Amino acid sequence: MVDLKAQTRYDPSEVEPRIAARWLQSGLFHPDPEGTAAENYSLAIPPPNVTGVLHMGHALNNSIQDCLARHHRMRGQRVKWILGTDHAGIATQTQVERSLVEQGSSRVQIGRDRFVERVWQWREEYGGTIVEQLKRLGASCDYDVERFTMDELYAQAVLRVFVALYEKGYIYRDRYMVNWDPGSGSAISDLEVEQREVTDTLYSIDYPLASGSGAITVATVRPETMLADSAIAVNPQDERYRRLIGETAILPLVGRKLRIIADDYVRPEFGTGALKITPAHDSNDFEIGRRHSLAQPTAIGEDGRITADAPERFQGLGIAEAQRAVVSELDAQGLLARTEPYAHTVPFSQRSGQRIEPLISLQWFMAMEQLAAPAIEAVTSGRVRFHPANYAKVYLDWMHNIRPWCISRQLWWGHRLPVWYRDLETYVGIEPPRGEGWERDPDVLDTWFSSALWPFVTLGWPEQTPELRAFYPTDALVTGRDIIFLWVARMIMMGLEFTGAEPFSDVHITAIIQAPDGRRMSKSLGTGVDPTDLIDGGPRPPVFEQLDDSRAALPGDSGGRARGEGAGRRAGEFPAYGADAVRWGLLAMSSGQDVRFSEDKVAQGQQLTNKLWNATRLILLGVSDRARAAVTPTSVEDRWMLSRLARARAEVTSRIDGFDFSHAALALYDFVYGELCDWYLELVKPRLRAGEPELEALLLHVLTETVALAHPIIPFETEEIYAHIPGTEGLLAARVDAAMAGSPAAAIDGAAEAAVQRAIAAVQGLRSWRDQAGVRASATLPARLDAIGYEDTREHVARLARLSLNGAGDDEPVVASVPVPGGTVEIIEGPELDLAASARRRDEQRAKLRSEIERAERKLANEGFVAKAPPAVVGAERDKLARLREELEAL
RNA sequence: GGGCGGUUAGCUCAGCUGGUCAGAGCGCCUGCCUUACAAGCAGGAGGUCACUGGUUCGAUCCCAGUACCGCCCA
Repeated sequence: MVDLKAQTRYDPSEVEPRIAARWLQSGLFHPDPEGTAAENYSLAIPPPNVTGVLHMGHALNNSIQDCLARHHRMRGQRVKWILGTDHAGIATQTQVERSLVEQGSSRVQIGRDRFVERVWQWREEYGGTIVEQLKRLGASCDYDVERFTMDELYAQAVLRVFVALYEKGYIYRDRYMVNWDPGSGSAISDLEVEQREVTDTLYSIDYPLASGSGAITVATVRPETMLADSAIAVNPQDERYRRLIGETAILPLVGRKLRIIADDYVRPEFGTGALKITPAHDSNDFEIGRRHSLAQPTAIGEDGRITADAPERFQGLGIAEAQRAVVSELDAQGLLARTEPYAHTVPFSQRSGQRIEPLISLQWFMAMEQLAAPAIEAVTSGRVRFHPANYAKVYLDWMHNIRPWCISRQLWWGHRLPVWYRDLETYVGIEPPRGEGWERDPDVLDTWFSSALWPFVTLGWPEQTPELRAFYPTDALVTGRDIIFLWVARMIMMGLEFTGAEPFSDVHITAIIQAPDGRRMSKSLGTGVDPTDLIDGGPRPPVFEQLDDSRAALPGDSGGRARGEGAGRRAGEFPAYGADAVRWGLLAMSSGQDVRFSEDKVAQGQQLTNKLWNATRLILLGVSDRARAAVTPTSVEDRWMLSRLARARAEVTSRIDGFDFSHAALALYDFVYGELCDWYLELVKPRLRAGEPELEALLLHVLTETVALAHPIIPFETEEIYAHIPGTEGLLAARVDAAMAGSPAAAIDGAAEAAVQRAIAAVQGLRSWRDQAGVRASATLPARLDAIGYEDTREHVARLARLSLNGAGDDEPVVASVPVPGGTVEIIEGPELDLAASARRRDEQRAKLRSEIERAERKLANEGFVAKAPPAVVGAERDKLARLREELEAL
């Protein structure tokens, strides 16, 4: 254990590994599967990518989940935090492919079986990283049971779900427009596509009319797709083209006849008002094509090259080459009416970053509407609640407009479809089909398909395991808003379909931690911060050096002061803040829905841990070894402290229960700093030195309760402190505190709170006055306390404001009068007083009081106010006026 | 095009069922090495609460509009 006496600063690097080891050895995080899910508390971690590393989003998200887990554990609930990782199909496959290419090999070269082997090896090598990082963060997951979405049992469950949905008719195969990602060589779902604005060239092309009487001009940014045109569409209301509807045009370069059709989709103001329709290569055209039963000739294949459907001279060309060839031929034939730059949004793959190629492709889809209905009801009925609540609307909007989900991926890493083909037959089943000649579908399932089953498959479903009974449904799901559709919605649908229960009752959507530029942290832009670099110390990305103007500014011309850089901060390096500071900082900064990363908040967390450490030193080094008395408050400040502690506990508890973690963190800080350390410990110092047994017992009680309260937020340090407190045993993390759940009302002592609050205000007023009056900080001034309400706090005020209240008779001359609540303090003499400054301050205070009095008078003179405002408000205003007048009088 | 969120001190952010709510941390200024903590303590300066209207006895808070900023869905 740490030597409290020698260690004047809290050193997380020494404490955290030791404490983490104790927790892991204790078995505390691995609950027995007993009791019911209703009694127990469980969370399923959003499974991070198996080969990923911890980023800031994970750090925040897991700090929150751990706060919840520890909070509920300390309330006596059996807590299970389900741990595991996701196989992350595209991401992992891409990573492994890249390493193969670096070694001069490739996926295709080694073949599917060996490639999948390589991925498993890769997972062996790197899969443990993120779990180890979670331990560093203090996350109290059940490390004894780590799941993986490609585990054998998990894979069986996935197949079972696929087959069940197929047999229900929800899963089907279809030729449909999909988002083809040339980068990963696979179809991807709508949700993995993002729209980006780009500037393309808009080509206006003349399509000659079959009648020979002129041409119709269409506008397109993708002239190469004209090779697959099957119609021209105009708006039926468009006077310019009305007479042409039903006519025929000739497709240049190809010679095919195109019908001119009418469709409301066409916007007359766009381009020329006439649209070429290419059903196979544009999703809107695909819909129009279906409406008008158009043919779907293709021009671009899945390899990104011109297909055999196109004229021979174009076949095999890449898209860009094809575009150049088409444009130059059109130009040569005089059919290119004009070109102009055109800014518009086009789809890109979030996976590979490449531009999406819309293609008609034979894929597996899942119909979602029937699954969505009960999932919608789960939220509208309030059985599943979102925090913050407005995300329910986001969820519901998407669910109401839900579309079929393309679930097949042309990858090798993932759950292979349990589908076999033989000629025109299709077999779907968990077991391979009997008989000869069956060929298994090479595709795998979208990763999110298996993730959607996470909350129950990790507990053993479809078997009715004890774990499933004890921990399913889970309680809360904590994730980012970018995952609401990808995961949250699908988990609710799948959970309801296969278990009949919502997989969780509360969904907490966390803030997104941004870089200083207000955008998401990005590794490639160098704006990402590695949480472990904050914990252990590490490189600070340059963008965080100029975190704000204040830090960048030089520390003024007050030379010789080694401040300005921020204490302990070296340029280019994060100091080792420790996991507790990072956790506190992340929670504290995560108020809104977007928040810029603030190193200052982490530093504030560090301050808190250091403060708490030193408060511990003061108390533990000050108490004697004698037997403890009962916890009995013997003074007004004791009663005040117990009352404030009860309030703090109620506040922090209700904030955590309300998923308001930033306020929980701040409330903890305010209590430890603003009440325990700034005032209570200062107030009792003389008594501590005197060695009062009752005080010692009370201090130990307050310290114990404080670390218990703080533990869900800063678990490492509080666990360490707990071990030092005489009379405690076992782990703080395992401590069950009935008072945590209790009502604070009984412990509130209004009288003590008022008395101490008054004393604090008096001390602050006196200190302020002293400073203004130029009184030396160390000087003790003879004074007379001429005020009511200080019966129990007179000595405290005197000591903390450095006054000597004894020995001053009523007849001695007063050199200054300082207002305090309930009266004044008369300063008898002060050789070094700057009376002018003192008087100036008094004048300022008078002026301020007068203006406040005036405001209150004006308010009370307002008939509307007196007549319409609630009596309590009017009464309060009257009291305030009276008090202000008294204060002015005292001056 | 539809929707959501934001605009409060130099910086990052709280506060908003309307009435001591104008706050915190950092930064800045001043003074203190006061035997828990100088990564500290004490004191202080600093804000037309984006703008314009409206509702109200009373608006940072509610409503409408405007201007920027960010995100989501088409």
